[in-house]
Amino acid sequence: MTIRDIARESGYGVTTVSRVLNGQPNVSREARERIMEVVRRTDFHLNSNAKRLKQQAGTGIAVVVKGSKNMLFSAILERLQSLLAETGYVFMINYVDEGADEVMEAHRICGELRPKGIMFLGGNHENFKRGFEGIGVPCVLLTSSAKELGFGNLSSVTTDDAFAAECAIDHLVALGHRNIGILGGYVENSYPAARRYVGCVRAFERYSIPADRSRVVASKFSLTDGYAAMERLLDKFPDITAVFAMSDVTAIGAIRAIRDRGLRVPEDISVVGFDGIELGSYLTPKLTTVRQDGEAIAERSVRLLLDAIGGEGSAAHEVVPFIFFDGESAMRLEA
Amino acid sequence: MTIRDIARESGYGVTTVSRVLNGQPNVSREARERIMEVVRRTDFHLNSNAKRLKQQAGTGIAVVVKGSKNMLFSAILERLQSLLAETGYVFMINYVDEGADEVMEAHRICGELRPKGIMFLGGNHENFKRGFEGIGVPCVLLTSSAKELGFGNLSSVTTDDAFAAECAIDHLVALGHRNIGILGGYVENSYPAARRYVGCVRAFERYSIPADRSRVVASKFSLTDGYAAMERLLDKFPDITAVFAMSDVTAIGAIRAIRDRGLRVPEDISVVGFDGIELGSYLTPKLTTVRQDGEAIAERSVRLLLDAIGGEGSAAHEVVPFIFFDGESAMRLEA
DNA sequence: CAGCCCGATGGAAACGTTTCCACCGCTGAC
DNA sequence: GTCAGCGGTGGAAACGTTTCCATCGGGCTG
Repeated sequence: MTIRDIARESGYGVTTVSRVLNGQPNVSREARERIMEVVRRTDFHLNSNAKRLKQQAGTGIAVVVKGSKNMLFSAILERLQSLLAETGYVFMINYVDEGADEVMEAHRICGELRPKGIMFLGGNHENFKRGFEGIGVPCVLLTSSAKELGFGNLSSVTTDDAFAAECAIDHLVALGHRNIGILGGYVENSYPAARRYVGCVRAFERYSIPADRSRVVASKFSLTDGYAAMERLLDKFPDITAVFAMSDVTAIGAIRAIRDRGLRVPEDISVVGFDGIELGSYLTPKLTTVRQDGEAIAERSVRLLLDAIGGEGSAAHEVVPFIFFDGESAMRLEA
Repeated sequence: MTIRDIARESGYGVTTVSRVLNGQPNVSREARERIMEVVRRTDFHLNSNAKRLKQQAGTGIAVVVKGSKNMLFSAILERLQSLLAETGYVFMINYVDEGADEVMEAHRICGELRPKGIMFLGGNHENFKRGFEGIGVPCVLLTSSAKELGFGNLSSVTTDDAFAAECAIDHLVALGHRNIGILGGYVENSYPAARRYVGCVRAFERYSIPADRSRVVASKFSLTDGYAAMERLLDKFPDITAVFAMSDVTAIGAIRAIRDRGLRVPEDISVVGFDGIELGSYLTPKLTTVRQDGEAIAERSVRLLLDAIGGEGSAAHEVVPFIFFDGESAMRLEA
């Protein structure tokens, strides 16, 4: 079954059939109806390989995901998929290992799959700094800021991480805490983590709390790493009364570690997370956190990428709002 | 840059270049080397669209996911992606809405993307029963049993749900509970839920506990639905002392609902979940659950699908082992 | 009425592979 | 000495679209 069969069957030429099937103008109503009738009757579908070959491009958008355990990422991915499906793109997810170079991987994907655009969800600072040379397709970064990277031709969408982190610290200080540990991402390698740390420092300065870098323990955004990082933090600083974890899963891991030492949350140690995953409010105590708007991040990044693919608009960095969620995992410090 | 350019540049014909690039035999070592040199120098890649067009098939595997909130699904998907990437397939995820018909969707995907095979993760009983007629590509079901569906040409991989559920009930009864509620999936529409219910009934019979169908409350596998279902269950049966939730997220939602009524877990009500997500052991109390082996499910289903694509082996149904995880969310009933 | 534009249509040339078939030396068997 | 067989090679025809260009009426405008 090819477009030629449909043409013969319907008594029109292939050109007209192609136009009908692609919803293009300059086709009479009669032609449209007669052709569609045949198409339906034979359950015909355009061969997308031929289509893509001719059009010199995949109809796909590749998404390169690094660090997928994150529940925020699941929400973003799901929204991305439905948005792209609506616009007719094929959505291809590629998870890369924590150790791998996601930009190299993107190059490989480009050669092989010829996507029309690439989205990066998560990823590493250093890898981004190298690598975008000659990638040839529009890219958008979903958690790193292209502006900071200094690439003019890259778009990006992030939460206002610094401000959001500042709010988290504000909250803890307002509750009387001054002895605050931080469970970070790899601040050296990860833009979101770096930005969040900037916000922490900004808050500390306002309250004249010394920003002690050794109170930041690096941790991947996972349950196990959150647990391990919290243990290290407690070993080094048994006197802390509060912790800011740079992701909710880290926070959940940390809470387990705190409890496994016989301490209570929030009575002995207050915890604030980051991300605002749905699960947070099902925990006991409900997780105090800063909610990132995954849906908005997905929506804006799709718009940016589609614009870039269409050649409209230049590279842009967009910042989506966040919401502070006041749960029960942080409480006023007893006098 | 096309294969013809490489041919001209290297002094060989396109046929030979094609053979080299596809690792086929009957090429002299000299030709191979000279051609590869040119390929590397020009950073040439075969155009996969042309390749697919000619070969009449996509190199892709489509995965149709229904009910993605599930953390078990994330683990399975990630493993699937890495396994398929290793074997050179393109991995395409399609999330479908809870209300949609996933088999119809699969038909659409087939027409459009021409995948070499399709995997169904989650999905609905009724939709499966209709629909597989004429789909034309090998399919494997990751949570439903093809045997029960009665399709000879369909493969599937599941946990031994009935036995696993039986273990969960056994555990509760062993702790002294006889007044047990069940937070199910839609037992009428979902094979896993139906099988798990079968296991429950089997256990009840062994202990001469009447299997009261009204003690099963239907619920999607999500936090919010688990919460709502638990509320309904408590409204109807304030006297229950234990609950078996057919997924961990349901269980987590249920625990929240129990606590919001001022009751305690496990002192007032014991809870057993199902799935064994990593998160479970980070909760307080640690979730008692039955762990499904997502990695094994992914691995076996990939093998089944690849065999089917390769024409080897006939349709099969595989059952992977499970592990009962004894947490703290279920306790002995006080006399 | 001439000239034009416009909507509707079709023919045929691409797009970049794979693959069928043919060709060419050469070796070894008869 | 002929001929089959084989490793190495290339030409050219597909694969099923899209799209450029041409054609053809017919309704305007002037």
